[in-house]
This record gives sequence, C-alpha cells and structure tokens, in this order.
Amino acid sequence: MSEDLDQALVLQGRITAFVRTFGLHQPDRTPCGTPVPISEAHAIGELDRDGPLTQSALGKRLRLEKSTVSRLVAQLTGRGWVRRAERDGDARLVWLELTPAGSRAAGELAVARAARFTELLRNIPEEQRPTVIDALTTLVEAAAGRADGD
Amino acid sequence: MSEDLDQALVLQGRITAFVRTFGLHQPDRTPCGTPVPISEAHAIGELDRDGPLTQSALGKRLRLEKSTVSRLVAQLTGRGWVRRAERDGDARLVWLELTPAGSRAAGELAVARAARFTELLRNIPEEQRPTVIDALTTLVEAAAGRADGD
DNA sequence: CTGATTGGTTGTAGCGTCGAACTAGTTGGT
DNA sequence: ACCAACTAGTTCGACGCTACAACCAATCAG
Repeated sequence: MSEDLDQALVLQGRITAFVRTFGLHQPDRTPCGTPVPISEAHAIGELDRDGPLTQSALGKRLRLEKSTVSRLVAQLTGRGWVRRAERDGDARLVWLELTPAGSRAAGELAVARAARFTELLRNIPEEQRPTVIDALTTLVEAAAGRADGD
Repeated sequence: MSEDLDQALVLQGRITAFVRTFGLHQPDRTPCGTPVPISEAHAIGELDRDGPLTQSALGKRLRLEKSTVSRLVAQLTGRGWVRRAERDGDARLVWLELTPAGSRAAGELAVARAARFTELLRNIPEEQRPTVIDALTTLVEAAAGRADGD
C-alpha cells in the first residue's frame, strides 16, 4: 500500500545524501574543486556551449531571476570572462558572449568537471554505468515534467 | 577510447540539470515548497532521525564547519525547535535535541518532502522506479567513496 | 502618441558558507 | 600539581547566491 511512500522516502534520502556528499551545498566552490563560484561556473558553461545568449535567455536556462542574472553577469564581466555585446535589432537586449579568457576558463572548468565525474564513474561498476546515466535522465525528465513550463 | 569521458560529460550534464530543475540552488526554500530554510530542514531532519547529537556530530553529518553549525543551531533554538541540553561527562559538549515543536516541524517537513518526491516518482514509469532508486544508491556510494573519510 | 509589455538595473533583505581569532573545558606529560 | 596541547563551541568579518519590488528604457499595439 504505502510502497509508493516508501520509495519516495528512499529516493529523498538518496538525493539529499548525494547533495551533501558531493558538496553541492557550498556556494563558493564548484564540486569539482576549482575555486570558481558555482553559479559563475554554470553561467560560463552555458555560454560556452550555446554561443551568445541574451541575459534573459541565460536566466531561463539557469532558472534564475533576471535581477540575479544581472548581478551574475556583472561579476563575470568584472572578471573579464564575459562581454556585453550589441546587436542590430532590439536595443533592450544585452547579448552575452565569452571573451577569450572566458572561453579558456570555461575550458579549464570543463576539464576539471570531467575529471571529477570520471572519478565518480570509476567508482561505479562498469556494467552499471549506462544504467545510472539512464536513470538520471529519467529523473531529470520527471523533475522537469513537474516543475517546468518551458 | 574517450567513451569514459563521454559518459562523464553526460553524467555531469544530467546532474547539473537535475540540480537546476529540481530547484536545489535556492537557499531559502526547501525543494519541497515549504517555507523552511533548507539548511534548517536538513538539521532537524537529522536530529529527528538520530536522536540527540552533539554539535560537532551534527556538523559532520551535514558536512558543515563548526562555526556554521553554531549559527544554525542558534537559529533553530530561536525558533524553539531545538534545545541545548546538558549531560554528565564532558562539559564542553553541547547536546542538541528537538523540542516537541521541533519534532512536529520535522514531521511536517517529512510529509511535505514525501509528497514532493512521491510526485516526482509519479512522473517516472512504474517499472523504472526501482532502477532509478538503485542507480541513485550506486551514485551516492560512488560519491562517498571518493570524497569521504568517515 | 499613449498605454502596456518586455529586458535590464538597482535597492533591500535574507539564507548559507567559510576561515580566523577567541574562550573554556580536558587530557597528558613532567 | 602544573602547564602545554588539544577539543568543542562562539564570535567576527567577509563573501556568494537568491528573490522581490521599484525603477528606467526600448518596443509594440491600439
């Protein structure tokens, strides 16, 4: 009867355990050990992957308020990692693109991240790896189906 | 050759996607929608589950600095959810236990959490649920094996 | 051209974390 | 006994992350 509830409790325990164990609650370090604030890492990762974006587009991807994004971008431009570009067309839009330094930083982060996750994978028996990845995919879809209206 | 790397990148993407989608980056709300700060929720959850703890023991479980724990506990006692008890023996130790109000709060949180996760589960095809949970268990073990020295 | 909408910025406020410096009990060596 | 080293917690200062509300500027719809 309460099997569903049981499963939910276990699931909850697993996820919170993972969050803590993996160090996801520390805002000023990426879980990968690099000294880059985590939200900045997310932002440049996104910009590195998907070219120039407007601020609000970035905000949607990161699920952040526009005011938060505004500040975040200010920090990134301060570091010299992001440039506010202009574009023909709508003059309200702020287009964001990585500077060369930003690309470099994003690349280094990606390497560190890959190393961290490779190590994580190494601790998973090889034959289970695809299963784990599939499961996470399912989980993300489930979470999106619930909270998301994109 | 770079299959491992590929897998690592995918895994990374899935996890970050989950963190964002599930709202894990918002400090002042639990992902379960209750208006309790997330770190307080973690703390009373721990105390509710595993009886009285010293402050440093709580800190170890939550993977927090002692100074952080000190403040956190101050907030919780301020809410009337936690009591600093005394014990025979070492006089330096601060023993923490939930007050009745704290137990009640912990219970409500557990319910809300369970509801949230039940909903998450509902979005996962039934036959995949055990797989997903197993996968997360594996993942937590992998993360612990890497980062943990308990 | 005026009013509503959209993209961004700034002000305010709160949560969450750490490291360093400090106090107070405990333990161990002489 | 005594003093040094250690351990548990507290306080201070600093910073990161986020949201909401109030605001400005450009665009769009009528």
